Amino acid sequence: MTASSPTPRSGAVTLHDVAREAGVSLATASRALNGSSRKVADSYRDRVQAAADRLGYSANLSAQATARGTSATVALLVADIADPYFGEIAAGVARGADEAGLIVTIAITERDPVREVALVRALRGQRPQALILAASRTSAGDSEELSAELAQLTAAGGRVVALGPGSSAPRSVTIDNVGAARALGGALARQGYRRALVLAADDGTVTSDQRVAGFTGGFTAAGGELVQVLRGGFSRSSGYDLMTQALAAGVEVGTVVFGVSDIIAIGAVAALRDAERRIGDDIAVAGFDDIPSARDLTPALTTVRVPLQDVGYAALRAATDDDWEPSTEPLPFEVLVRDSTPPRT
Amino acid sequence: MTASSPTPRSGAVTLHDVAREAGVSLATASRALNGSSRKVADSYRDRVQAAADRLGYSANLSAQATARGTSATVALLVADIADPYFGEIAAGVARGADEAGLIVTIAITERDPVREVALVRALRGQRPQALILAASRTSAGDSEELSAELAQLTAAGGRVVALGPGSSAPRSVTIDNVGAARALGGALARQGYRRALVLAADDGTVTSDQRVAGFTGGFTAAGGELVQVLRGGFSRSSGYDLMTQALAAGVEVGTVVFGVSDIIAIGAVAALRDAERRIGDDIAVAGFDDIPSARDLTPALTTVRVPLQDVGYAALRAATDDDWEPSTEPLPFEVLVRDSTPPRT
DNA sequence: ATCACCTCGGAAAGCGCTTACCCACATAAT
DNA sequence: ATTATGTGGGTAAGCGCTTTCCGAGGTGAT
Repeated sequence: MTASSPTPRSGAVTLHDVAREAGVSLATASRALNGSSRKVADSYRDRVQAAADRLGYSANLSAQATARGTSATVALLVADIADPYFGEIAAGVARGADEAGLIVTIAITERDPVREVALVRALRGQRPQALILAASRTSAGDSEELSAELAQLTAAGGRVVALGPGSSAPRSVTIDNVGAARALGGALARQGYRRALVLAADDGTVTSDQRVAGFTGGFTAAGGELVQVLRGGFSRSSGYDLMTQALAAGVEVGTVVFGVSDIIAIGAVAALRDAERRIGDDIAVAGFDDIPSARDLTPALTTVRVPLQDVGYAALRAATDDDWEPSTEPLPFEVLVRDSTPPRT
Repeated sequence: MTASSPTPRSGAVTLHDVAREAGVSLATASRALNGSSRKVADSYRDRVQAAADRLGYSANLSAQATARGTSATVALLVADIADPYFGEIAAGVARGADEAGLIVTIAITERDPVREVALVRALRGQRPQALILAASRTSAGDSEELSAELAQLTAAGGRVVALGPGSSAPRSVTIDNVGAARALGGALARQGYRRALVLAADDGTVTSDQRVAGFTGGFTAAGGELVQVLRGGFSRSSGYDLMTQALAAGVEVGTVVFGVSDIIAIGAVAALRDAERRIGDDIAVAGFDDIPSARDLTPALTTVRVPLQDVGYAALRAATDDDWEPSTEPLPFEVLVRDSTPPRT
């Protein structure tokens, strides 16, 4: 064994160090450690590997990326990572990335389109293999700037995959908001509800709009009537405020309140509770997404389960699989009628 | 205006392109665009900036990193990003990173020490400015391998900050688990509870152990008695199972169940509900963390609020501030006595 | 006029890697 | 024996940036 200090000098261990330690050239060390099409004789390979282990070498990814011109990285853009909706998606993306040996970098838009553009621009600097846009965007289509950034990203060899339809992204995995909401609407009408109040996000937010549209379709087709659509944001507080506001204006007993996302519905439940209205037989509430806490509410929240983690996973696959097909049938959803919308006789 | 196609050719726009477009040298372009100590005459600077805008230039961060030898990146290691506990922390980290102009890369350990080491090793390749370890680890101290990886990371100029004490990390931001749990224990005893059942995570999990210890101290000091400590994991299902198991063995009316985290407590609540025990006056339940859904439970969950986002933010600051001081007083906590633990007379 | 001194653009040497390309050597075919 | 054909290590030319160093030109002091 060569006598060389295994203790790293200040600074990281470089491939050069490993090569010297192993007594081979840089090229050989590179080929031995970081996959290459060229073969390296076993004796050499082992020697290099041993040297690397001894030194605790870990390839400098940045250098690798510059040299290779591509960067084992995917970027994920979400509105708010503390929101369970995005948390679940992120988990799915992370799992997929892990399997694919990719590193994921995350940025949060706070639902601000300006920030979004800035972030894409910043992330673009990473020359990521793919950019996954999960930040729910407005339907205004993508802004001029966003499109430009995305185009550049693509030009640099990155893929853009959008969660949800629309956008100029060639690849996208979509949650069947319309269909799922329609199914929910139908189910509720069949439970005997005739009047619905919808708590939505801002007009123009695709996800929200789709859910409103689907719900309306399903509910009215089955004989229900939409009383009103109130708009706010995708937050608990918005749900709370909107519901409070509605209560002030008067809400008939037997109405079902549909919160366009569970978080909103939960806010509504809180407002109802504070107003001392009983949830269920007095005023019913339903949500969308089936975030974990939905079932722990009392009464348990009726909602529609979307396999959020799978959505994230699918997005990653869409981003990395070379022969990806858009026609993959939409992810399955499941209407979960729970106690917050008891059958109405 | 020079006549040059603003349309990017295939491949990303490089600094070289910008320099040519602006008619200046590479050096000048670099100095003008990406902060440098050297000054560039306004006329030049503007010309370069204009060219960059025209071309949609975005610096290749990998190349910058190799050239500069340091990488505007922080790595975050969490156990599970879908868990609201980590979600909140991640949000805080992301906010801080954003302010500091850093990009955050995230990896999830799934609470597997082996994965953890592998991930640190992989992330190390990024030569991150800092690594934030939020994955709750066992008290066995860090494993041999982990320490080695962390040492390498440090040698490469990165900082390691650990959430929670222990570990060889020189910097750490700690949640006052012991103090907070003690306060909760005291508060519950003062509510009139005399018998407590604790639902914890595995023995050896620092966070869990600290909370158990603190709670025990506070509760017994105020006259309560610990009936039993059941161990499982940090999950809802574990809380559910443990509680079910305890019920099977018999739980006295008037006992308070302390779930070492809200998630566990929520699982316990579900189990109690399924067993048709009333929560509160029959069996009381308390948790820890104050995750958002805690207050939406019925009855609302007694817990102790830890400013998780701030913890994440603080971790990032600890990671980036050059003159960081460990003695910063621990983050404030707040005991929230809610309806799941009504006063007992 | 002369000179010391400062300012600021450009040339070129890296940063840590990858990857043509070259070539010594071994083996197989004639 | 001679020549075609691999095999596999090494040399060196990049990858897209930063930064040191040089030198041309400008300024103020003498």
